[in-house]
Amino acid sequence: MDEQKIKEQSRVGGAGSKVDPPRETRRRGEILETAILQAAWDELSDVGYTHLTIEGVAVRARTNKAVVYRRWGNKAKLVVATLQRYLPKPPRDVPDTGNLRNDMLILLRGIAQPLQTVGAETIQGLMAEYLSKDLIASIPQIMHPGTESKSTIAMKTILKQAELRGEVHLENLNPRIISLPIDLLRYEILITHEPISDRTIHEIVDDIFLPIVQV
Amino acid sequence: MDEQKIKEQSRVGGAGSKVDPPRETRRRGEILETAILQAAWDELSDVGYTHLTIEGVAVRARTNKAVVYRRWGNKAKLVVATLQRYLPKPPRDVPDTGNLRNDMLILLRGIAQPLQTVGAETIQGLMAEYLSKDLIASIPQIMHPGTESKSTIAMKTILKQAELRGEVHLENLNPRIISLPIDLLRYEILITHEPISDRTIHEIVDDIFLPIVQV
DNA sequence: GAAATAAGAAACTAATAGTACCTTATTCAC
DNA sequence: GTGAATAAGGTACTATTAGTTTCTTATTTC
Repeated sequence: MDEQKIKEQSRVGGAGSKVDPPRETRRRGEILETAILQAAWDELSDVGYTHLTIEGVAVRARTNKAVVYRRWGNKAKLVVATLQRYLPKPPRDVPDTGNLRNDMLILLRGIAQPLQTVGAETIQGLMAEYLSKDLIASIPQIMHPGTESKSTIAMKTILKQAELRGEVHLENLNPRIISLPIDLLRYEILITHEPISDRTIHEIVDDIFLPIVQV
Repeated sequence: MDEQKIKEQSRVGGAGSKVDPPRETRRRGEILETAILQAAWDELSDVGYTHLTIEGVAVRARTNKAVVYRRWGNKAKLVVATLQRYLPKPPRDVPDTGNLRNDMLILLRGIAQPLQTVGAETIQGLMAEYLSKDLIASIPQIMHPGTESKSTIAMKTILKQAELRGEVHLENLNPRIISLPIDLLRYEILITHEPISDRTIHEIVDDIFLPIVQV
């Protein structure tokens, strides 16, 4: 695979398996940037965060390291930008089925999906490289607690709806309980390295969350 | 600091700030191994997991890379061995104060302490490098769920004691609830990068765990 | 005391990060 | 349209670190 990359690099035309079709014009600005991020996204799914290199991304985007470094100073920043652009967003609208349990299940499935798409390896890689949480916090889908994420707002909305129906009493719910289900999802992703099963989501809702909030 | 290290390396005698006093005899076996692990432990607390290098450890132990590599094939394995030897163990005996809440607080403080000593950076570094959980699972203090850890056993013991006193009913407690407090501690360490406050431990016990188990 | 073992020492390859420099295509201002 | 500014292409370079290899020599073992 290394040999192939080098071949691609030195060759002017000719379509490889992982690269764009031959080009004549010189890309720049937004177009080039998109090509690089696309290449990074592909590379991420091909080789994973650990084995992703700037050089590899550059070659795949049919450009060179210097161009990438001009935009993103290191791997972590490049990957964050890539995730910001390509990671699927959780569903925009908050579930409202008239039943807290259903709403919770739907919400958590929606939150779990992007987390799984990124995968534990990438999250851990980013966390290990970027202890200054700011950067990783800029990816809404895998955001840290502390700030008010869309997910947290959705949780609160669902709970308020449930309160109106008399399903729960909110006055004694502190922030830790609100974020508990999402925290457990994140923990599950980080630790198990396996897809979050629907069974896990059910357990979080039925065995942990509902018993707490339903007084 | 780099210059200093190189000086230490080339110098035959003379005590640096971070190295053993001058030696005459050639160490080997257990003694040398201990010296290397000690050096790795010191290096870990000095420069952190990310910036720890095999070379750095070797120099600090007044030996050389090859000797280290003969024993541990890479950084992760060396650090795991170091933690196995030097990381403080949680208290051996299970609290039994006659009160579930007290027991829980004591137990969780004991579990949190070694986790904090390792620190998020090291745990994340190990997790990022060692996706084959087996290795990290071999450090009891930061062990993953799935296997029956000493902490889990302690939790169960405490709960059984509480059941005998009539404080809780155990029949409807699944494993996820048992491991919940410890999972939350681990999550907290990984995410916040800050020492676990006693307030956090109180919240885990009072706002989350007790409401679930006390029917 | 000889043979086996493992440490000490240093040199070496390979991968990657990140930088520097120069050439050339493209854009933009006039 | 022309010329200056900008940014991409391309390449070579330094520095760091991982991990290996090889040889010498101290120490243990039998």
